[in-house]
Order: sequence, then C-alpha cells, then structure tokens
Amino acid sequence: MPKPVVPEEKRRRRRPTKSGTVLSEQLIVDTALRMLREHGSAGLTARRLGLALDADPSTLYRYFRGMDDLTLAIGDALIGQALRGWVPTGEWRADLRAVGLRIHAAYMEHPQAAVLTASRVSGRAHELAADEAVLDILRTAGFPVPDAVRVYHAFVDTTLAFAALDAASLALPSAALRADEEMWRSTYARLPATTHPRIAEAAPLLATRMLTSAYPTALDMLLDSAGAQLEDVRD
Amino acid sequence: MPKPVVPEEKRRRRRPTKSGTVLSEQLIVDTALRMLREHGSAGLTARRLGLALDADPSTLYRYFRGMDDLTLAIGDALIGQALRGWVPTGEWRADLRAVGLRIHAAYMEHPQAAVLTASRVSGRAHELAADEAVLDILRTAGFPVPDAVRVYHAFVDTTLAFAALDAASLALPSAALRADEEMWRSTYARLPATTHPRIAEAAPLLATRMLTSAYPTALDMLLDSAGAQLEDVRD
DNA sequence: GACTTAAGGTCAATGGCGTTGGCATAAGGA
DNA sequence: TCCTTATGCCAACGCCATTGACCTTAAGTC
Repeated sequence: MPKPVVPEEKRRRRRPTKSGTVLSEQLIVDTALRMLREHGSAGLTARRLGLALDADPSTLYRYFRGMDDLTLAIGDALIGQALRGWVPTGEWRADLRAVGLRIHAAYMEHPQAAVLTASRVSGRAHELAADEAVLDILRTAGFPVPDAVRVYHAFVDTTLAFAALDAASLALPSAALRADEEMWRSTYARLPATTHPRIAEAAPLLATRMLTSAYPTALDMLLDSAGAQLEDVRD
Repeated sequence: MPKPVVPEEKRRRRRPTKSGTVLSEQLIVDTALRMLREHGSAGLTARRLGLALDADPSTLYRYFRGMDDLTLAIGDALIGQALRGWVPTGEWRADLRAVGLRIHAAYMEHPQAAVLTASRVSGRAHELAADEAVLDILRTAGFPVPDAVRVYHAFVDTTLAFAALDAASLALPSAALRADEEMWRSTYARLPATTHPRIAEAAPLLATRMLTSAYPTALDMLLDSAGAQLEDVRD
C-alpha cells in the first residue's frame, strides 16, 4: 500500500526542511523545470531534485505518487503557461492559430520537459481548460459537433505531435544537434544527382528549410482544409 | 578509452557463448525488438538482453558502443521494413497517402521501438530513399521545387511527428495506457456542463475518437491543402 | 500555555540500471 | 601444432526509484 498523497489544497502544516526551505507542489514543479533545462530530459531524477530542494528524495513522495505523477504535473504547468493571459478575438481561424502557436512555443521553451509530457493525458485543470477553449472556438465558428470534434482531434494532436518532435531535436545533446543540422549541408547536399536527383535539385532549399519547424506550415494547411469544410457546411 | 567495436563485416571469430548461441548484430537487434515488444519501451535493458541471448550484458559492448548505438541500429531496421516492396502508382495524392500510412504503420507495428527512434535522424540509405521518393512524387505531380520542398517538409515531419506521438501512447506501460484511456470515459465524460459546456456536449464523441490516431485525418487535411495549391499553380 | 496528533520530514536499505577493466579461452591463421 | 587476439565472462562502481520505519514539530483543542 503506497503512502497517501495529500492534495495540495488540503495541506496545512508546511514544515520546513532541515535547511529551512518550505516545500509546495508549485516549488517542486518549478524546480523540476529548472533542472530539466540544466541537466537535460534524462537529468530529472528524484535524487537530484531532492538535492536542489535541500530535501530528502523520499520527501517528494509526500507530494506526488511517483516520478510519473510529477511528470504529468509538469506537463499541465506547461499548458497553463502557454495560455496564460490569452484572450480570444472571436475570429476562429486567427484564434486557433494563436492557440496552436502558443502551445507549441511554450513547449519549445522547455524542450526537455516537453519530451517527457507531450504525449501524456493528465486530465488536470489547465489541460481541461485548453481543450474547452479549442472546442469553443470551433463550435462558435459554426462547426457542428461531429466536425468540431474531428478538427479538434487533428488540431490538438498535430500540435502536440510537433511539440514532441521539435522538442526532441532541441533537447538533443548539442553535439548531436549540430550533427543533425550538418546532415543537410553534408550528406544531403552532396548526394549525386544520378542516384538521388530530386534531393540534389532541392538541396539548397532543404538545407535552410529543414532547420526550422514545419509546424506553422502544417498548421496553416490544416486550417486551410478546415476552412474549406466550414464553407461546405454553410451552404 | 572505450573498447573498439569491430564492424560486422570484419568479424571472423564467432565464439559461441557459454550456452552455445552464436551472436551477431542481426541476432541482437532481432532479440532486442522482441524484448521491446514483450517488456515495453523501458524493458530493453542490457541485463535483460544479455539474459535473453544467454550472454553476459557486457558482451553487447563488443557489438555496439552502448545502448544508444543499439537503438540507432534498431531504428534503421524499422525504416528498412517500412518501405520494403512499395511501388508508386503515379497518382501523386494516392502515392503520398500510401507512403505516409506505410511509414506510420511500420512504426505502429513496433511502437516500443518507434518511441526510441522516431525522432532520430540517421541519414542512412533507407531514409534517403524515402525522402527521394516523396520529392519525386511531388515534382512529378507538377509542384515547382519551392512548393515541393514546402509540402515535403510538412508531410515528412507530420508523419514522423504522429509516428512518435502515437507510438508513445501505444508504448506506455499498460497501467499508464489504461489510465490515459480511462481519462476520456471518466474525467472528461463527467465534467459538468456548467464549467465545461463544450467538452460536455462532445464527450461521447471524444470518448471514442480520442482513442484512435488523428494521423489519417491530419494527413488528408494536409493533402487537401496541397491539392488546392497545385490547382493555383496550374492556373 | 500545555497536550495530543499526525503531517511531513529524515534515514537506511532493496534491487534495479549502464558501463568498465581485468581476465580467460578458443578460433583460426601460421 | 602453436600463437595471437577477438570475444567471451566476471566483479565492481556509482548511479537510479521506491519503500518502510522512525522522528519532529506545527497546528488544533482545551
């Protein structure tokens, strides 16, 4: 039987650790985010987190059921950060685009955290709020429920998928990242036209474009298609 | 100084292990794939792999520089499998769709392996062949080079991103997977309409749809947009 | 202010992990 | 048949997450 975790809002006794710091879910998540940035996506360990908090590693289990539970909390914090201060304009396409880019950008600011959380469903408050907002944009725009759900699904998963993919690149050890970038200038740019004619003719464009995220392009294409569907619905 | 790894083609002495099995790169990769399927994406460990091969874990370092090197070899095996036997029909949209679905499907057949390798760039033969094929489809369809590169970028990264995302879900420890799936039937389906009206009205549809991959939908929307662009070019 | 209670700390231990250096032995060329 | 060395094994190092037992002290009650 694992020890019960007291929910954050029920906590009363905030006993300081040996060294005087007072713990909280918020402080732990923030510290974890900082550690992920500093030590990489594999650098978040209970031992190191305890060290950074001046607390015993086992103390974390008073706040989270385990490292996985902590991971979900980190992900929800990222989503909350993404939409903090956002207000819809009422123009569905611009709003959807802004939400997507905001979420993607928030993950890019914490790529090491994004790698761990982008594919998880936490069901926590910020995640629910984001989903509600996206569905509301689509329904208000005039999409019937089934179409709204379909576009919502494609939109959300495209955004999260690109967040995970782009984060994985950014989170690579810098040596590996440079090696990947060099790939387009070395391997791809030097392929002979006899064996790989299409890559050869596109090499210069590839070398510049492949270093950036395809998410804005993919998002716009998705919104193009959604817009066309909305036209059909309105007829 | 790490011990040197003898390349596979230079191996001559195939000394059997204590129990008589004769090792090879191929055998190790195949065994690793089987272990990933059986024990999950976190279940591939040097110790277990050694156990499955009836060899000491340290023996693996005679074949790969480390576990990371082994995962790259596994990824290469996956890519080879994805394109084996594919032939284009000449109809650009159908061909692009087929390539995307094939790559996605290959990763889905080995989700635990995919999650380890989907976001790695190899620059190896099979990857180059796939890129050449996609560019060829687009150019032959009539896309000018810059447009072809843009659509190629969105197409390839969308496919890889969804492969990584969907594999990550499929590869979750079964307990976490069930928890994520249950989320749509429990948390989301029970949200009161007062606080989350849009989720509430969509809950039944969400509960069924969110358990499937959005990739086919997203892919079709991307191809819709590409098709519209092609119309513009032709005018 | 003193008493009680249990939340929230600490400590020590368990059984995993990747990786390495030293050593032994048999494969295969001479 | 003999030698060399590739390729296997072993033992050990320092990580890791997690748990159960224990202790301390903040908060609530009177």
